[in-house]
Amino acid sequence: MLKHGILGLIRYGDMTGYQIMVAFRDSLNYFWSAQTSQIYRELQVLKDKGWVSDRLVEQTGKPDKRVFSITEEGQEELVCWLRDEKTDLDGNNPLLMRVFFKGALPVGENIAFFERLKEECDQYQSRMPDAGASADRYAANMKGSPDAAYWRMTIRYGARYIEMLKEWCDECIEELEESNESLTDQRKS
Amino acid sequence: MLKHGILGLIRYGDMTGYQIMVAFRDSLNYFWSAQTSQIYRELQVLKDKGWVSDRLVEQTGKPDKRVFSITEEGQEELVCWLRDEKTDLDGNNPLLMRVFFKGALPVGENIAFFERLKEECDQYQSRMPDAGASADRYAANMKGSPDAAYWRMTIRYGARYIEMLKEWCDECIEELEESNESLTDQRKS
DNA sequence: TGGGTCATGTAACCTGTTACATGATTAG
DNA sequence: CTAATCATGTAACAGGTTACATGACCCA
Repeated sequence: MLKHGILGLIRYGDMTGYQIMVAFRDSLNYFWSAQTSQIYRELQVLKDKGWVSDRLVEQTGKPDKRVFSITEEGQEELVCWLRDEKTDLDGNNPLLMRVFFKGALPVGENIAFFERLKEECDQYQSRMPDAGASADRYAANMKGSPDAAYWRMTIRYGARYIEMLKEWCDECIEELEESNESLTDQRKS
Repeated sequence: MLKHGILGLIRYGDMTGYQIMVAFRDSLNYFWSAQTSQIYRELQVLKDKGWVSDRLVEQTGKPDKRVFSITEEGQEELVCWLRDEKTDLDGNNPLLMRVFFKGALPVGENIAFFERLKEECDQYQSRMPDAGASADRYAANMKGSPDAAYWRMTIRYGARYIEMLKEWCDECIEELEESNESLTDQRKS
């Protein structure tokens, strides 16, 4: 997966490992995290497969850099991957794994958990300016490519996802509070 | 993560590796997939850590089985994991990775992609009966534990997620169709 | 002189996937 | 008789994480 992400980035223009790391950190971070070490490893693999080529560029006042370019085969592979449809609808979800077993903790603690989660969503939303502006920033960063439409889509996915999460948290809190009250009622009677 | 899932399951009652595999396949599959081989490997690790104990049970007419029980330490570890809050809000998303780079394909193909995705959501929804009934089935399977409330939550998350995805697909299709039309208009003039 | 950015990696480890391997019982 | 279910695993690989290691330049 990361291989193809790197390929996709290099397709926008030649890049060093460092630049790729920065792109992941600053632009793709909300749907993919990648360690520098892994990027360099994958770049080596990509080169072995013939999907990218590299050349050394000397710089004055800065260390030399290794610039990677995408090859014909790399372009083909990228398109092939983009077309390969197995919708990725599944995938392991650590959040749900936790919630599934939350019955082992007292209800009050779980209410607090969902409230904390909701608050983190709020913070996320306030950090994320409005979606449109953000996409424009990407477009500027990345040479105003017509791909900006797709970048915006991923951002709006994120916005919708956070909204959904908050609604879900509310629902969960409500249900837990009801069960908490009925317990209290029982104790009273 | 899988370690704790297994621990959580064994907490409901002693289980064999096979039974754990069945539980993942039939009940947790929509948010976590686990291979049999991995389950057995993790069980060994869990035992080495002292979080579970095992004993051999002879059976007539069936192969012997190795039944696992959760230990005191295992219970503690489970609760510890449930309390450990780093909200899991991030996480790599292969679907978005693809969409982000879809600009490399013609617009028409991408419209078809989102339509296919939407259809898969529909199929998913029709396979999933209504959420409540499903949770009740789980509750029955798993000895009517009071944890059922949390299982229902994970199911409703799934339902909400699929709804969100469909709406997002619609939005994306709409945008792509507009850009397609404006291209056609340009060509006409 | 000390922290930030540019720039490159290695090694060990953990987690998950794929493929393979075995063997008994039971229902159609 | 043959496919499914019950039952257990091993080995190799792939992908991602953590920790470590180096070194120069630039700005305050």
